[in-house]
Amino acid sequence: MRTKNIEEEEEEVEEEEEFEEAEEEEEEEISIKAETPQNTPPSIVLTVTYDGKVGKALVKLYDPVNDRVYFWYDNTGHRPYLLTNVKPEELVTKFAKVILHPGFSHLEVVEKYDPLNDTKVVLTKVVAKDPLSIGGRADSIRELLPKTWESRIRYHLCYIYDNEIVPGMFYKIEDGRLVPVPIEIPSEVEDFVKKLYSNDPDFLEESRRWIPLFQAPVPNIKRLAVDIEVFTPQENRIPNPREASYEIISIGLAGSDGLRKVLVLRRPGMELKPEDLDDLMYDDVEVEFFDSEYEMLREFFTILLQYPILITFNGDNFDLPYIYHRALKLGFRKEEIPIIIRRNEASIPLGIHIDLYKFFNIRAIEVYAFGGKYRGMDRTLDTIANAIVGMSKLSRDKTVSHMSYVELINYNFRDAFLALYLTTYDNNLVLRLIMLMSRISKTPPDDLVRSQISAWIRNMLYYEHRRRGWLIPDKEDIIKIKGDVATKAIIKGKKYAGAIVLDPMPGIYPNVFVLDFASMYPSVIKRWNISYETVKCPDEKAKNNRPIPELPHWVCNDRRGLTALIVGLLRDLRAYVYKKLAKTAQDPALRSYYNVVQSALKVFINASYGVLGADIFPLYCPPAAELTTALARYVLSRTVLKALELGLVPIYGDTDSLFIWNPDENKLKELIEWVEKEFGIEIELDKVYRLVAMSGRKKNYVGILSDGELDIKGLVGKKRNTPDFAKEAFNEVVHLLSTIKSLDDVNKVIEEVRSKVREYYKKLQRREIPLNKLAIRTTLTKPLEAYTKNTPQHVKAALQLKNLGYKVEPGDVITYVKTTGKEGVKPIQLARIDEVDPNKYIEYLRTSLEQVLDAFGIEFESVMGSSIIDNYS
DNA sequence: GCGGACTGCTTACCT
DNA sequence: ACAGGTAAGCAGTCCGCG
Repeated sequence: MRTKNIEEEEEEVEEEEEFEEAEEEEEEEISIKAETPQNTPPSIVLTVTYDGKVGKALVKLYDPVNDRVYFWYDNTGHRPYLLTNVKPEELVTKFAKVILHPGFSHLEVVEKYDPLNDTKVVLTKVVAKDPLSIGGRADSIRELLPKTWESRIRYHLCYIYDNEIVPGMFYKIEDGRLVPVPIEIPSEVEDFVKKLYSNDPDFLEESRRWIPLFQAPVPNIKRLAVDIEVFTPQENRIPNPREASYEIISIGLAGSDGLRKVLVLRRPGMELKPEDLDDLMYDDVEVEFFDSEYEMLREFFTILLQYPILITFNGDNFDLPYIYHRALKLGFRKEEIPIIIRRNEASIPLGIHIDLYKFFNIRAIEVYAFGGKYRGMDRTLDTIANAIVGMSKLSRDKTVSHMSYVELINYNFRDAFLALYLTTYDNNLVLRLIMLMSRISKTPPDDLVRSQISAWIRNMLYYEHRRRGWLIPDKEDIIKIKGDVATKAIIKGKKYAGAIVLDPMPGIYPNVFVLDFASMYPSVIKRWNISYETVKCPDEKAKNNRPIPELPHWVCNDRRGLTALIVGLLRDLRAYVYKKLAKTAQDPALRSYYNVVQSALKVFINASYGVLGADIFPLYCPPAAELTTALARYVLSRTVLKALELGLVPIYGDTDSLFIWNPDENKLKELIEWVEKEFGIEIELDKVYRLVAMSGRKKNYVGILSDGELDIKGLVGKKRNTPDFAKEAFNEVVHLLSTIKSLDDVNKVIEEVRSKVREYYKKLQRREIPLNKLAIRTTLTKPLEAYTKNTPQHVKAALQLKNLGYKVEPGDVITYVKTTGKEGVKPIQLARIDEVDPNKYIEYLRTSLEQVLDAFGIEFESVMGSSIIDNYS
């Protein structure tokens, strides 16, 4: 009998192995091909892949002017390889298995710069005939050698790095060669950068390579959004796409070229009267009926082949595998189906497939590109479209199987349209964002939408290593050489100390100025030259160069840190060039484009520090991350001291912000200038609050901006899992308190608050508040059986649901109420209003209101007191 | 056997 | 599946107490 712990450990190991496997090259076998001309007009690189049949890297290009896809196959003889420190002669004698490997091609000797050890190294390059001979199989060459470098890089990415191909940029085929198309740089940009970096040739040179990526336009690439509806005999059962047992009853198609079409399967017993068509929601949608599903799919394949980009919502795991397997069942041969199915993704032979479900699930996209607009919601097309473009799916009261033709057509087309619209709204914002991020990260768009930010930044930096002839270090070597961290995190289980949060004084403060260190961590990284190779570098001389005495880490100043250079450059270009151009460019269309550029840059800048401290990141370097946060703490605390010295009154600060109460504006200016001079990083006035109510708790305040807008931070009344009634009470009280204009109002307003609270109290006691307003909504983050340490309330409720046959999975939001019963909770589906425990909800009322009342120095009890007496009198 | 003090787990938030 | 810091609620444990 095995113990739980061993099982858990084994599970973890299995997960890691899966992750590794996913990194391996999956060879694409392409049977439907585009033309391969010797010369083409400027075309955009859609993706780079490895064509297993041809045995070569393949670049897929799209020519937006002539609406054509071109294939360019490698003709430089580039092959997959790895690097090893085993000498060629030793390979022959001691590692003959490598030479005898069926995939072995030849050996080369290469010289590289090893940034970790700051030395030149001579290594053996083992070249293979195909990617799987390098790695990915149990007997790959990688497994035969004691030590290898760069052997885990997927071949198509390796090809991109070596040939300096930037996905999403313009290239043309010229006499069979793939050449970049020069991009014109506006003189205002050129001049500005020249001035900015007049004393910094490294940055100036690097900026020249990057600016074209941002100046090249993103064309409105033709694309087709697809959504299918499948007959389902049972309600609430999603058909299995591998089995594809049921008919595809319709296919919704929406193209950026104006195509609006639904293919519909005629089914027995279903009639369509001509007048029914009057109920079509969209009169310009073309409807085509088919007697055979086979013919319908054939028509679909014909249309699909006319588009370089396919857009779906969850097409990787549902629509495309379903269509594929259904087509096989109906008698199509593999080569006739223009869909390629892999383990976790689906692609198309001529172009690329973008699964928006995957894209919107990328954390960095959710947080930095969309400002958390759909945070904490479920990730359906309906919620995401609603949150981002304010459009919903059509509501339905029956399954698609029970819909009339017209209902089906309306429903199906809307879904396809929504998927397309998510890429076209706001001047193709999402398409532009994807393409720009592909350029920055050197990640093909189809990879980009399926990977997290750590993979993007990895690709970005690997590319820079190769371009410079640097050896890409082995992750274990970085950890071995850089050693341990020197600080302790406050939070148990974290690796090193992070940000500093100042203790706020409770109270009401009029006229509060909020200063903000603009992208604090990236600025610190640039200013102190932080990079995995510069922090704790091997150079003895550098050991005296410790940026802060409290930390033993030193930094090399002789050579420019790669991370410092790239992150610093991206930060500068965003702050000084593209944020400005987004406001000042003459042409509104250009302003909108520059705004996407600055958003794309923001995603990378904001995540650049985080990856340094993330152990899944291949250039993971804890001391570098630790030094970054330590310097940020140092900068903020020194700034507080200086503010006090100047007679300013800092009342709060968190990580990179400083709240100053009613400052003398000259002193404030002096502080800002001091910071820039002292640290060489910028601090700016972020906002001015007419009034701030500090509850006395950290990360917890209400501010009123000059336009009257409320900034509510961290308060319980705002949290997603707070019952609606408590949120309402909170909002009403905040609103009442915000009407206080002068001291004279205070008593009157407090009296209003008192009666408001009393009203809620009575309603709770009389059970007049409906169940849905009492419901607590908590996310289940793990499978039920993984809650081994204790059983939180939402898990108790989820268990009750499970016992009744409901399916409960991680990510589900459990909605429950607190009851007087034994368990103390009931899922809302099972609860009655008379079972709820009013006392528990009075506690909710208390906490959510206390946080705001504290700021006004009002005791919750003093507000409640009379109401309790009322109740019993 | 019960309640208060305490610790640890869990979730949602802030920067 | 980019980081650490904070608030809050609850589960579970320990300890004292005739």
